[in-house]
Amino acid sequence: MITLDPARLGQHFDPRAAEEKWDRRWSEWGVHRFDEAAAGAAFVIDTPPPTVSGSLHVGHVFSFTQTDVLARHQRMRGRNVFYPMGWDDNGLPTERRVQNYYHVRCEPSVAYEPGMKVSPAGEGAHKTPPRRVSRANFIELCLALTAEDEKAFKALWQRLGLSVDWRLEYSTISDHSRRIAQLSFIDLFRKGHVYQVEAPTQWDVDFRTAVAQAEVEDRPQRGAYHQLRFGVERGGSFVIATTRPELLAACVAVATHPSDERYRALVGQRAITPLFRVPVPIFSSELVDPEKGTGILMVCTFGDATDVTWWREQKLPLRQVVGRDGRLLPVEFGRAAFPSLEPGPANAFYAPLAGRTVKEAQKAVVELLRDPAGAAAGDGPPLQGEPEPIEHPVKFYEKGDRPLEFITTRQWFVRLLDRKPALLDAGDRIQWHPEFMRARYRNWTENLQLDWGISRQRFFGVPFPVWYPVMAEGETDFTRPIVADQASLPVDPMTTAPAGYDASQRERPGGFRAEADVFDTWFTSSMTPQIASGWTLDPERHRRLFPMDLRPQSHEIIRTWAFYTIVKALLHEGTVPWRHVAISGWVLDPDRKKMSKSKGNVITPMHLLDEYGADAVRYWSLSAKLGVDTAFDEKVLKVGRRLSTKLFNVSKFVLTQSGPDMPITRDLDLSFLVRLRETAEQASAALDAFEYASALDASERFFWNGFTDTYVELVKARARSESDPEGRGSAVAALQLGLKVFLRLFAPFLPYITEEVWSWGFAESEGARSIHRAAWPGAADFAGLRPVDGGGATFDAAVGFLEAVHRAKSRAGASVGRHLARLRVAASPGTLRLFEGVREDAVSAARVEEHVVEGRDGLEEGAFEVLECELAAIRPEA
RNA sequence: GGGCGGUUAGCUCAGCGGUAGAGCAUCGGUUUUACACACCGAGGGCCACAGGUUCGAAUCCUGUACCGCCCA
Repeated sequence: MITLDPARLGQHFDPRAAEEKWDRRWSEWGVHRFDEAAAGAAFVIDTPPPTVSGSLHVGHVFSFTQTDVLARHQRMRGRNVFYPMGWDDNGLPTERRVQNYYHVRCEPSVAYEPGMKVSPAGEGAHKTPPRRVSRANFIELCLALTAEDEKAFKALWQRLGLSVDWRLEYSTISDHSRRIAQLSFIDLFRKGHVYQVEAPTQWDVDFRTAVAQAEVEDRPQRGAYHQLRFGVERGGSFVIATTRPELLAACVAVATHPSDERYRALVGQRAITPLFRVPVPIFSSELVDPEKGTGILMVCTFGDATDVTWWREQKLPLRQVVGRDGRLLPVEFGRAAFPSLEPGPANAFYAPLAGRTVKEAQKAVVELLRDPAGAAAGDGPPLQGEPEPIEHPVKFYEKGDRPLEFITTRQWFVRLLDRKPALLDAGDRIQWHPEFMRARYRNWTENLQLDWGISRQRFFGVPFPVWYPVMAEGETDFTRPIVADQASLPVDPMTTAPAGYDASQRERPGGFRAEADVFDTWFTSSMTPQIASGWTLDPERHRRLFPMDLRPQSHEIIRTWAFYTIVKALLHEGTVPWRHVAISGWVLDPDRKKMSKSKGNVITPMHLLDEYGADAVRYWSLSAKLGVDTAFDEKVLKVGRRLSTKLFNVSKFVLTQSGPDMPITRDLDLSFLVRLRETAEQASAALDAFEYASALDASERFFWNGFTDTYVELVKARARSESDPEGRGSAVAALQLGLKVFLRLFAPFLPYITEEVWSWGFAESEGARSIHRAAWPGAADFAGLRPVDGGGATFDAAVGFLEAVHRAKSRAGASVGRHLARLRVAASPGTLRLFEGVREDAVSAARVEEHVVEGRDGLEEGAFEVLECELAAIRPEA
């Protein structure tokens, strides 16, 4: 039995001080450490590495806390928990942040400047052109800034009490991660899962890089249908509608629907384009929508994905007019790919377009099309009427600002389209929480249209471990890529020569040329399980940790992070990467809008931690179910703080009681413990199913309704009895057992307050210095207790009696503490029978002097009805 | 257009076949030596709508309407 001196305990709980103290001790004691040597069952978590791009918001706190509660619960269950933390620092978000923060641009042709100093750009700095820095200097800046951002994240995680094993920290740009990513590439290369091809690829003209299907999003944009009159070679004309007249020079064909009577006669003939007078074939295709525009359209290389399909199917020529920078390329009509019936005028029309951006070119070409001289059919201007404004979806890179273009470039791909059945099957072998999130994965996988383009023409990323031979004329031989030796990884082909060559042969005929591209960041982040497990580097450890138990993440990256990670595990080892995926919802602003920097409605977490304490912030995060988007509500933080305070206060009360060491023998105590045991079972079952919110709800509900407001009050008098040592001993023992169970039920949710209270006495008495390594409440806590007649219903009867008396006192306007001189109550005969065993405690807690109970059928079990009561006179204090 | 969620008290959300719940807010009461950062009590809901299944539906089925997300 623990008996504390009340004077030793503080008046209030100070979250700030407790957080600092326990963070330090947990770290000293290694409470959250994974035991690499232990043989027992591990619980392995594949933690999401947050993108360290400077901004922290409550959404981070929300989802990471939801993972932490599962980790803490498993640890208390005796599992050896593997809980690493990574930082996703490589990739475009970081590049963009560095560009803005320092106002620089990477320019690979600039020479490296050792020890370069760059200061953060001030307010007006962005009016001047950005400073050009070398690739190596740019990467140094990226590393320096992410290191700073990672510090801020780590501080937040520690403050929140995430039970991460910080020895397992990693970042996706580290040597280790680069090695794993390059190994992944080499393995896929050897197995024939990757290929490179020169093909039309979705291209962001600002970032000047290819992007994958998963990174593309539709945005509604204003555009206009332009109606252009085309000529027909053998005479006549027709009008096509297009939203992209600036691509007229790239027109390679005209298409119409096979069942469209209007244009049937044209199919098989050749059309003549206006301005440039290029003869192009007219064909029919089911893919044409006869309802759209004029029902006949021009096919360009390339206006959209359908153009790419037609280009392939119809074996059309390539006329690329949009360059990698989004400006129209110089083109000469009458030569090679750009035939024209009248090259002279065609080149004159094109001259003002070359070098213009797509947007500028559109304006310019529309003006040209108003000129009758450009007509292909010789009957007035090619532009028919005025452009008709419309709103239509346009594809953007999700992080980009201008529409994507299809540009023909050489890119590396991972073959996916022929693996759909296996990928769908993998998704079915994983348990999704909540279950309906599985549909997101299925939906995405089923609708996949393209293989995974993995090369990016960027700088701060993991390079391809690849070179190409340089042929006699200085041309690159892409057909014979030279792949790095595994032993040499990580390798930067830009600075290292491949095996069998020396550095002097770089860029020389007969020598080699480095692949300049880096991997899509997802190519690396899809390896987080393998990065953490040490895939190929430590096969034994990898076997222990992989596949992992749990992948927590949010729903908008199912198509990227979850999907690609499943792809990799399947292609590398023919397995799933984890058994469970837990999908957290979003935090919405109080108006249920998504938080975003651009809307300015982002809520940051630090001031909330300062004001309410980490336990309260965690409580808010943990009262939301997995997968459910939740509006931010500060009221919930207050509830969390209240729960912490209550725990502190009731613990003070329980642990300052004293009595003889006695077994728990009284019906009230035993029946309370029955209900508590049921609560613990409910919470355990819920946590096993990752339904932490339901566990918290069950524990909290009984803590409040069954413990602090009821059991504690019912047992108070006996716990201080001078005349009933057995009853007193039983009461104090049950109070302490109850508290000990509640503390552990709350420990994963509220790690600080529970640890604080645990340290007052249980740490010593239970032989577990940290509650977070103590055993989760279970059968052992309740072993050896005598079964009580009626079980929990006996406790309910005591509570029912107390409530009835409270109601009566409240109606009489009396305080709860007011004595009743006389009371007559009714309850069902069953309830009365159970009540006998707790009668004395209940009557004394209710402060009733004389009472009569009557049996009456028809009353609800456990309920009492007050028939008569008489308040006692208020006696002056003795 | 396809898929997936949601719609329950003024607000934020549980419940998902057996008499409508919590917290906050509102109103009234109370200092009972753990806690006034507390406690006691009260009011407040056709569970979006319309059909159906069932002895019984907030809960299952069908449809409709809004809101949101994912994908075309």
